[in-house]
Amino acid sequence: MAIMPGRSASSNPPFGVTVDLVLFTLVRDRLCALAVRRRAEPFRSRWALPGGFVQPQEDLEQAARRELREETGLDASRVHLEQLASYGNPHRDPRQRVVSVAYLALAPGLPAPIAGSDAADAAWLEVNELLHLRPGPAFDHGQILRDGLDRARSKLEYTPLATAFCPREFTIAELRKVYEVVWGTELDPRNFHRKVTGTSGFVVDTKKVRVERGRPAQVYRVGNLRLLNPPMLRPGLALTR
Amino acid sequence: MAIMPGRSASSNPPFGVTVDLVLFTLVRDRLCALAVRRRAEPFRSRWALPGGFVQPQEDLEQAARRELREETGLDASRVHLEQLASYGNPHRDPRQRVVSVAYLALAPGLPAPIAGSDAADAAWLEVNELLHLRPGPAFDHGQILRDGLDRARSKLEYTPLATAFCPREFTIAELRKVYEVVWGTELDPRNFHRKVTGTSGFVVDTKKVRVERGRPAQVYRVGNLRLLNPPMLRPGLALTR
DNA sequence: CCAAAAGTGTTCTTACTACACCCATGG
DNA sequence: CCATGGGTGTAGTAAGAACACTTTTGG
Repeated sequence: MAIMPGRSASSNPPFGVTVDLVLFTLVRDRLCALAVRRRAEPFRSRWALPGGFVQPQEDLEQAARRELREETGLDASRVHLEQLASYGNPHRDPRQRVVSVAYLALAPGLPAPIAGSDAADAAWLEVNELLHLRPGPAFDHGQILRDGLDRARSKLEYTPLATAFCPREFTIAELRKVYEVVWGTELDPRNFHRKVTGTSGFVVDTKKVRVERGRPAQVYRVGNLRLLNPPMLRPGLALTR
Repeated sequence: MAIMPGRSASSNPPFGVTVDLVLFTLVRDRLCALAVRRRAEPFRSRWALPGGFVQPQEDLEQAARRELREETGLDASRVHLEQLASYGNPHRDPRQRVVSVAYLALAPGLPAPIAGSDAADAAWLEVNELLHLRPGPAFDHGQILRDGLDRARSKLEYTPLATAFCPREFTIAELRKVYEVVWGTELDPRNFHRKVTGTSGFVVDTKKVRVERGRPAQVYRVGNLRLLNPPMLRPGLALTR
């Protein structure tokens, strides 16, 4: 940050700074995002991403975790949280100049829907519905949601992030379902199984089995691997050649 | 952004918002970043990234482009610019609460070093030197620089971003040098050549040749491909298996 | 001629795809 | 017994690694 001589930092225009959350989870095999219905103008009664102002002594990530707690009552420790991007169009909020730092959060399917929210009308909405709503989401939240979706989709390729959608113990088929739902593709169960179990550190066998229909499935926990190399390949992505 | 009833947006604490630039270029086959020497407290006489406050009517990217022009006099059109991340630790600037939105910028090797800077003492410093300076860069600019380096390194893998370091026309060997310098590795010239020319849309042949030492080299321009698939593989990255 | 850099051919190996096949349970 | 999903084997293929070899210039 270059400070120009004779121009003090405090002479510069004040901005509001907020955090917004793109919080994804799987509800009955659908990719859903947490949305809150606005009770005030502007964009009254439209859906928006949960979020709020950063407090004076708060780090950005702290603010995101606080909003997460406030809006969901979730134990934040089981939630993956990473910074997504910042949005600062001068007219994105018609009231005042606001820069929003968006965070991407991923949580396992919740048993209860939502608790303790201070924005009463909150719901898990299917991402595709939320993106195609007319009228669309408040502010630039449609764009933020799209960016979050893109980020999540691509990080499934080269990190074990899909496990963030799973409970602490899961089967390979559950993990595969995450990939299929987030990517919107079908994957070969046999090759997927081989790829996941053959990538050492991706998942670790708990020695337990789970019986539902058909042959009982091995139960796994997430391993300590941080980067998938070689990555999971997303089918039908003919962006090149 | 959830607006809480009875709590107006304007009652929230004002933040300063800045943009900081991680501007990379190659100078004599070294990866260098633009740094400015601070003339004021805090961190007086320490190196910092170029940047400054976002103006009231400015978009974040506009602000980054303006800073780029002001600090380098560069024609911004030949410069790749993308948002990197935001930094908002409450104590990162001891004077006031400042959130900085960092941008990653990549430019071809400049003929002249720098022009028109309003922060007089600016220089291209080798990235590794800048990262290992004692005392280190001002504010959290060491971290921002590292994050920019990581981003640049990984984007070389799956995008044609390396061409942003090259002049409009370049040879395959020049492009390879970019990869080698940014990644800090050596690449097999023969396999690299095959990979680049065999990925349709990565580069396009200008039908010109350039003679230096040895056999004349074909001259290329950047193609219209946006994503490298399959990606360039960075050697020696045994993070897995 | 030689040095140097550009570019091609070929072999080996890795890892993905597709799909046949077997396994272990409930009904 | 069958249906259902879990899991293994294997052949074919795409693409990277390594490196021998050829090409085209300057000195």
